Amino acid sequence: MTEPPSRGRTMSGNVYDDLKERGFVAQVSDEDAVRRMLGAERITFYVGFDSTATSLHAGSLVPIMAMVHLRRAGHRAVAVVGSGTTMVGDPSGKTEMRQLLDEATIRAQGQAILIQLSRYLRFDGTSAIAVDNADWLLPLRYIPFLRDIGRHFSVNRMLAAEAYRLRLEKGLSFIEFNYQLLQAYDFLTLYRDYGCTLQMGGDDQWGNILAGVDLIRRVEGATAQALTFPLLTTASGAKMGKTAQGAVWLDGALFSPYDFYQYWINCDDRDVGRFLRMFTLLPLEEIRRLEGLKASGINEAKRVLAFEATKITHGELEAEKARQAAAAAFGGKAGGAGAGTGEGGSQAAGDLKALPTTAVPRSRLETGIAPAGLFTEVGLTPSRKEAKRMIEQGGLYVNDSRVDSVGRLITLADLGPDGGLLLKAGKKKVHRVVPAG
RNA sequence: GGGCAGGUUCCAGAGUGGCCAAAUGGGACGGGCUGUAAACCCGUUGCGGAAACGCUUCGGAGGUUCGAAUCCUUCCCUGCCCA
Repeated sequence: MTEPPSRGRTMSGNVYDDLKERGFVAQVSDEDAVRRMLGAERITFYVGFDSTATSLHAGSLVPIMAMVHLRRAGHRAVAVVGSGTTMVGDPSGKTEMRQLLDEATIRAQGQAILIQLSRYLRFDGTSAIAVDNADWLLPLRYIPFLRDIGRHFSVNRMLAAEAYRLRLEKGLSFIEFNYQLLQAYDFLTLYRDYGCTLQMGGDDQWGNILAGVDLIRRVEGATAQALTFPLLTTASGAKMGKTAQGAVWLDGALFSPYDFYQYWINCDDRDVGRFLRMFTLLPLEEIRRLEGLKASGINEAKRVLAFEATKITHGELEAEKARQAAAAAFGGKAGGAGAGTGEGGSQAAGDLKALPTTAVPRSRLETGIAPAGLFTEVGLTPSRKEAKRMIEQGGLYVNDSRVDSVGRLITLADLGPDGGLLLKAGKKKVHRVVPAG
């Protein structure tokens, strides 16, 4: 999304209050001070992102949206991609050491993440800056680093920290034990280079961030602040941004806009309000109205959530396509007959053509295709075996009629009035197949 | 470096020569009920096969045996205790 021009304050006055009202604040080092600086000055803040994959996932939208809010309030954002720290690996909140990746991979992933972040923040070098901590961490020399930075860290205190407790049970290698020093050094570096005085991050980063605040105080005699976001879990207890199939990637190539839209639609009722506050930019009054909806009306709130969230990450066009695809697939009464054109799209309109689609040679349909094979081929089922199992359990559908036999071949005769096949696995996974050639 | 305990299917965790594709629990998935929700009930949960049945799994590599996740050798990894 493109970022609106920076202006002074927000509608409600102080961005800090906005953040808090929207549920972004878990812990703050000095609430009054942070509130004051966010309300009065133009500050520089930073958030770090691990280079552990080529894409961020839905969980990262928490820091991203927080950054967007601060940017809109006129503050300067520094997005740090942590290729340097990723080479070390953060033990915080993890049961086991993550696998070490090689430098080239990590740096490439870091670059991909920066590109991704530029969809939410315009890195013009002034209002938003993008950096990679590998640039200053990799050239560090060990002994000087130990003497200048290491001496400020108390092993006693580190060991007492909650973040390490679990790992002291399970095992903690020295490399990971160093992570905190590096992150603290990042904060110090950004303070020196950009006057950065606030670091934000997930609540599991609290200890790391405070270590940075501490370091800045010790070596620069300056005051910096920490703010953490709550670690979101869904109402059912799962980690935010994960599905059974894997992460909800922000990269449309890894996780389609349609699936992204569906992810929000399928969220737990109890999460809708929270998610609207955090993952959309809708005014709070509107959110409160949506939250007030009851029973099936909640689906309207979910549609708004899904549309807005998808718009922010994938753009309005993709969001609209996803909306129409969903309407076509789940509209029910609205129309099995794939309806309209696709463009304009009035509110209720659905468009089957916007669904994820696979083309298969017409000749194969003439011969007939075994359902287990076709469903697996388009990715609705992980294996033929599983597809057969689902057929036995009545879980596969072609054009909304149940596939009743493993042996019933799918042929041209099954093509719907729109000229395609609507495959469903379970009630929610949908894929369209069209003949080609 | 020494001593001990371990590495099992998505996770936890049984199994200790054949009855093991591997107990049990969780998760996940499908069905029912619904609102594309939650809760609840039923079912499924390595791959291929319509089925019969076959194939590949129990840290890696070898070996013993008619037959191994289970025994032996060796290597890698982890935790605990000692240095």
